[in-house]
Amino acid sequence: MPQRLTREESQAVTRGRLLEAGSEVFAEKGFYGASVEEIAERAGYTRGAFYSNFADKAELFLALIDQRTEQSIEEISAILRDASSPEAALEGIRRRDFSRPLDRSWFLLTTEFRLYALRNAKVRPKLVARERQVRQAFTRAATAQLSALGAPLPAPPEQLGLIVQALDDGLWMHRQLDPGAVPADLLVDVLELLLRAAVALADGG
Amino acid sequence: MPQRLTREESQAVTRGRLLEAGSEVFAEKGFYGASVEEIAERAGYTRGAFYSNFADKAELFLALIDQRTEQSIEEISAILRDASSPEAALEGIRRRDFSRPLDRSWFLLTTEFRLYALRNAKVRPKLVARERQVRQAFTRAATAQLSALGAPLPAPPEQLGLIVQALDDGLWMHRQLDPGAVPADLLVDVLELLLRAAVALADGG
DNA sequence: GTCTATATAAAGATAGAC
DNA sequence: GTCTATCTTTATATAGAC
Repeated sequence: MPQRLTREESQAVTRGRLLEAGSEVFAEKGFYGASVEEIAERAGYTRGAFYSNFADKAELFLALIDQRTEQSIEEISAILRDASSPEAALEGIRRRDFSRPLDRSWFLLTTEFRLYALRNAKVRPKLVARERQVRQAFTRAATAQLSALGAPLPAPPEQLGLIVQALDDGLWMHRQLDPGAVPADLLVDVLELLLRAAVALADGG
Repeated sequence: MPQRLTREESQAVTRGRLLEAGSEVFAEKGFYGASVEEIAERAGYTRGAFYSNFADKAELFLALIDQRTEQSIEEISAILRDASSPEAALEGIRRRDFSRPLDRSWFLLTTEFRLYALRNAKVRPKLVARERQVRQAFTRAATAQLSALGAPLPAPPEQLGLIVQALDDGLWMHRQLDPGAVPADLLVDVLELLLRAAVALADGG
């Protein structure tokens, strides 16, 4: 038997449901196309409940951005933290990529966030800060792998992270548009190839 | 002295201006955020003129997608046809996709198209066909470069093109979000590095 | 072919009941 | 804290004047 919820807990549930519904509707319709009413309805409430939890539509959208990016960073960090070897880290990324491409609405939502940020000067710095954190996570992963293999860095560290990030995002998008053209774990294959190449470069030069 | 326009020509001008204005407003506000009134106004007309040229907002958007995809497929084909060397082909593609003068709004519109296509089954094949053309161009350039260097292909040819395309798109996006983090010619640097790596791999393995 | 005027609908947001 | 009722604004789309 579940214990009776306090008012705070009850509101947290409402807030969570609204966030979940918001991520769905934003993914389907985009920021402008999504209406507060549809979000509230899908969460099982009315607009009144929505406005007692969020100042407006943009605030819920921003809350989703935070949630979503924190999650990404945490995933990458966890993979790095738990991996006992470079191979294990790559394997962790491979698993992550396998589970992710199925999530079409996740991609739509992410892309929608980015467009929104590009169009809103107040929001952009927040998203950029998050993207940089993700980039740093990739940078740490790349440099750790290279040094574990005893290979020198073939480029400035931040650029290595950026390259992995860009490749990850680009492959993700093309996989959404044309699934047959993009094997789910192509990113990991490329990363493995790059690592081998870095070693070969170091030996050769 | 320009000759007097026929009614058809005059309407074609109106239509052209509406399309141009539409591409701007869609880039700025997205599909849902763009209003028919703003598009018409920016073109120098009223909503009345809009509705005598297009059935509704979606029709203008679809016309824009048709226009742009046809145009860009033709451009890519021309680059492939005219390029005197693989290097020239790659350079042509890179210039075209990465260094547009109206980089920002072109990126926004492109992304808006992609989102729209992902949400609309009828439009998607058109865009996918265009993406495949670009990919093919990258593939040809990559394989030609590698064979010119006497290096074996480190992956299936289509995957090489896809990797370049994804990297290009990913860097393009991150450059929009965080210009200072992405040197303008990073893509070329990376491709050069990859080529050297492929040679090193061939020698080493 | 384009404009002005207007009908109709939908969305954002607030106030007050419970 | 959530719902119902309501105000206000904004958008789509049409009809008729010129």
